[in-house]
Amino acid sequence: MPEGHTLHRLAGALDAAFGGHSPRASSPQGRFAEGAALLDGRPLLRADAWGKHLFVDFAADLALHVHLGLIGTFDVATYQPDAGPPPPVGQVRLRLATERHVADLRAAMLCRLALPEEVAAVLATLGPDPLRADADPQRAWRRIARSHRAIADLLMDQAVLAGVGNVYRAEVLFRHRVDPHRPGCEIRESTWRAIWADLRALMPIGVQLGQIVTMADQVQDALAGAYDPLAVPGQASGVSAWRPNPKGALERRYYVYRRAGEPCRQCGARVRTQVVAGRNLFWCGRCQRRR
DNA sequence: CCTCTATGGCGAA
DNA sequence: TCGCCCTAGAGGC
Repeated sequence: MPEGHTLHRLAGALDAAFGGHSPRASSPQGRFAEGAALLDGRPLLRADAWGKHLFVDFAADLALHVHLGLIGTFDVATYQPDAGPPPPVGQVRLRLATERHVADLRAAMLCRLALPEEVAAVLATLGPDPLRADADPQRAWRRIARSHRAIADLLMDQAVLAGVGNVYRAEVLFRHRVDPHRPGCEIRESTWRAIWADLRALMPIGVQLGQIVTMADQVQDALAGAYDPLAVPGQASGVSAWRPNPKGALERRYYVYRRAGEPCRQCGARVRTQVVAGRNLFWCGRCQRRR
């Protein structure tokens, strides 16, 4: 779930549900009891995402800093006030709740309170985020162009580019026919510009639909509005919009990601895989050469 | 029911 | 390099 699109979608959800309110905060699991006590009843100003980091700004310069890691979840739900809030399920480290909405954080890699200077220190470590309007792709390009590291490594490095993870990395390299092992210094600037523009187009679709979409036909359908992000059965409209699409509503289909050994959809060659820095890389050795 | 894997990244060893 | 966070979905039996 959690590449940059998940965090931006989550920020929008938290904003819609709690922005301008003063939610109760608690730690049913207990591990964040102290932090929850400090947030309890405090006005929540806004939620925002930078790459894979989530920041929820509360009154008096206190921010909640969350990083979901690989298995973390932060569910936001609407409930009927007369029914009462749903009981926490599993290891809920933090619960935010109003009379209408409840958000449960589980299994996050990081959950802490941060002062403005601490937030700034985190942001200073991040490269440009394609999901942020003011992002400067040249900052990433300067690092890529002078690096001998493989482009597949560089795209995953949050200090180079913030928000891209293992799926977008593999898929965007395939979409541009770039050999993932090619050193950054051998990537043409025009290729980088095309990759950046592509991420700028693809990632907002992920935010809107709560699902990574990279295949041309699905991208086209998504841009045409064929998939309604509000069409979630059993959920009220409005702030429920961030919830993932129901299973099967949008087929999960990729060019190369997790398709090791299967035929390339473009040329039929076997999709290859290799563990690089502890992560599984996928690519087509025939389609993705040179460049 | 069970086991396995994962869209991340930190800190200990 | 490994454990961890301890979720969530897929697949086997």
